Amino acid sequence: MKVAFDPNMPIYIQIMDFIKKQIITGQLQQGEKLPSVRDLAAELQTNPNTVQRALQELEREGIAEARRGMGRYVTHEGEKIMEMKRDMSKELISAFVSGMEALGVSEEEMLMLVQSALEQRKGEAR
Amino acid sequence: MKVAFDPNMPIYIQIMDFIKKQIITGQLQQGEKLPSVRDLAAELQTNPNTVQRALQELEREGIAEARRGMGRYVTHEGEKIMEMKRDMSKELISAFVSGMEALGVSEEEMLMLVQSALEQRKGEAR
Amino acid sequence: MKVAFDPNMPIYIQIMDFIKKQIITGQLQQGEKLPSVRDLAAELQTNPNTVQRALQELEREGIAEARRGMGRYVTHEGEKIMEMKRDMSKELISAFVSGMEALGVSEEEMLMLVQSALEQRKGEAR
Amino acid sequence: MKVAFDPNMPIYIQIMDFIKKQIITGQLQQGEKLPSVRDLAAELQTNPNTVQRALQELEREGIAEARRGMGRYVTHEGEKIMEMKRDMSKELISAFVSGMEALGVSEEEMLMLVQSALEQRKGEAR
DNA sequence: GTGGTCTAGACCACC
DNA sequence: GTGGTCTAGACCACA
Repeated sequence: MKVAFDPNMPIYIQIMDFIKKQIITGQLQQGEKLPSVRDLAAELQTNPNTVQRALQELEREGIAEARRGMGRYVTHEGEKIMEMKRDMSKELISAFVSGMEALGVSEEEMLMLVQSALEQRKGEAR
Repeated sequence: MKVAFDPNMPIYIQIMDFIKKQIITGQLQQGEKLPSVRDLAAELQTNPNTVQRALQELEREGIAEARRGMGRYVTHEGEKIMEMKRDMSKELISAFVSGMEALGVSEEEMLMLVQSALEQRKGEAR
Repeated sequence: MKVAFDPNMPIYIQIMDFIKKQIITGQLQQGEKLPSVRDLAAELQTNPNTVQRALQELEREGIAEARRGMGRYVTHEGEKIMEMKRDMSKELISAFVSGMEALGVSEEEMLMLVQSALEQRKGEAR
Repeated sequence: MKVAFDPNMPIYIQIMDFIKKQIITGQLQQGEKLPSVRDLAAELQTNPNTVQRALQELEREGIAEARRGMGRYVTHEGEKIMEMKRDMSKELISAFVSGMEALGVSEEEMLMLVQSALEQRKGEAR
C-alpha cells in the first residue's frame, strides 16, 4: 500500500486517519491485530517514532489497545468505533454548514451544490 | 468586535478569514480602505507582526492592495472577490463530499444529514 | 479465580502480588505447595514465561522455594512471611504520608481522610 | 534546583510531578508563565524532547496551556488545579486503604500506623 | 525565541 | 519480536 503524505499536515495525524479509514472500510476488523510499529514504519517509509506516536494517540482515543510484548489491537468495543464514525461525520457536516453560512449561501443552494458535486463525481468515475 | 482565536490554527490564517468574511458579508466594500496594521492589531489584541502577515497573504491572493503611504485597500476587481467566494465554496464542498464518501455514507444520507443539521441550527438560533 | 490485570503494570508483578495476597489471607499456608507454572498460567490466562518470572522473583525474595523435580513451595520460615507483611505495610504508609505531605495536607486531615474513606468503603460493601 | 530522577519511572512522568508539585506549593501561580522547553531541559539536564512530552501531557490534563511562539502557561482555571489536587489525594488514599485491607489490617490499626509514622517523621525532622 | 514535528539510533521491559 | 522511553540533532511555523 502506497501512501503519499501531505506535507502541510503532521504525518502522525495522517497515519491516524489512514488507520481509521481502514477500520471504517472493514480492512481492519474489531479486535484485529494491528501491524507492529516497526512494520508499519517500513511500509509507510517513515520513522518508527512517528508511527508510535500515531498509535499512541489512537489509544488515547480508545480506538486501539496495546498489550505489552504482544502488539496492538483494534478495540473490541464496537461502540468506540461507531463513536469515531459519528464524530468524524459530525465534524465534516458542521464545518461545511457553518462555512457555507458564512459565505452567505442559502439552504437551498447548499443542497443543490452538494447534489451537483455528487453528479460530477459520478461522471468522473465512469 | 470580539474574536476568539482557535489555538489549533495559525492566527494569521484566522485573521485572513475574518477579513474575508467581512468582505463577503459586505461590511467591507470593494475598493474600501482596510484598517491599518496597528489598529487591527489593537482591535484583535494580537501581535502587529501577525496582522502584517495576514494582510500580506491577502495581497498575494489579490484580495488586498497596498498603496505606498496610503494604507491597504480591498481590491477593486469584483472578479477577484467572486473568485474568492467560488474557491472557498468549492473547497468546502469537496472536503465534505470526499470525507463522507470515505466514511461510506451514501448520497441520500449526505443530503439528509445536511438538511437535519440545518434544521437543528434554526432551532438553536431561536 | 478471576483476575483482571492492570495494563499499566508488569503482569509478573501483579502475579507476585496475587500470590502474596493468597499467603497473607491464609489461602496458601506456610510450606504449602504452589501450583505449577503451567497450571497457574492456564488459570490466569497468561504466558507461562510470565508466571515463571513471577515465581523466580518470589524465590529471590525468599518467599518461595523450589525443590528440583517436586515443584515450588511457600517458604517454611514464618519469619520471612512476617517480614514480607511488614515491608509491604511500611511501603504503603510511607508512600501515603510523604505523598500527602507534598500536597500540603496536615496530619489531622490525613487521619480524617483515611477515616472517611473507610466509612465509605463500609457503605459500599453493604 | 537539583532534581535526581528515579531510573525506575519514566522521566517525563517525573517532570510532570515536579511541575505539579511546584503548582501545589505555590511556586508556580495560576496563569503564570512556565519556563520554556529548552530552559527546563537545560535546568533538569534532560533532552528537550522529554520535557516537551511532559508538558504536552500536562496540557492534555488541562493543567498547562501552550500559546504558539509565546510559551506555556499554568492554566487560569483554578478549578482545574483543585481537581488535580483532589485526584492526587484520592489516589493516595485508595492505594493505601485497599493495600492495607489486602494485608488484613483492621481500621484501628491503619489509623494507629499512620499516627505513629507521623510522629516518627517529626522526630527525624528535629 | 517558542512550541511542534520528524529522523536516526539506541536501550529497556515484557512476553 | 513488541511496545515504551530517551537522546541528539534538525527543521518549520509562529509571534
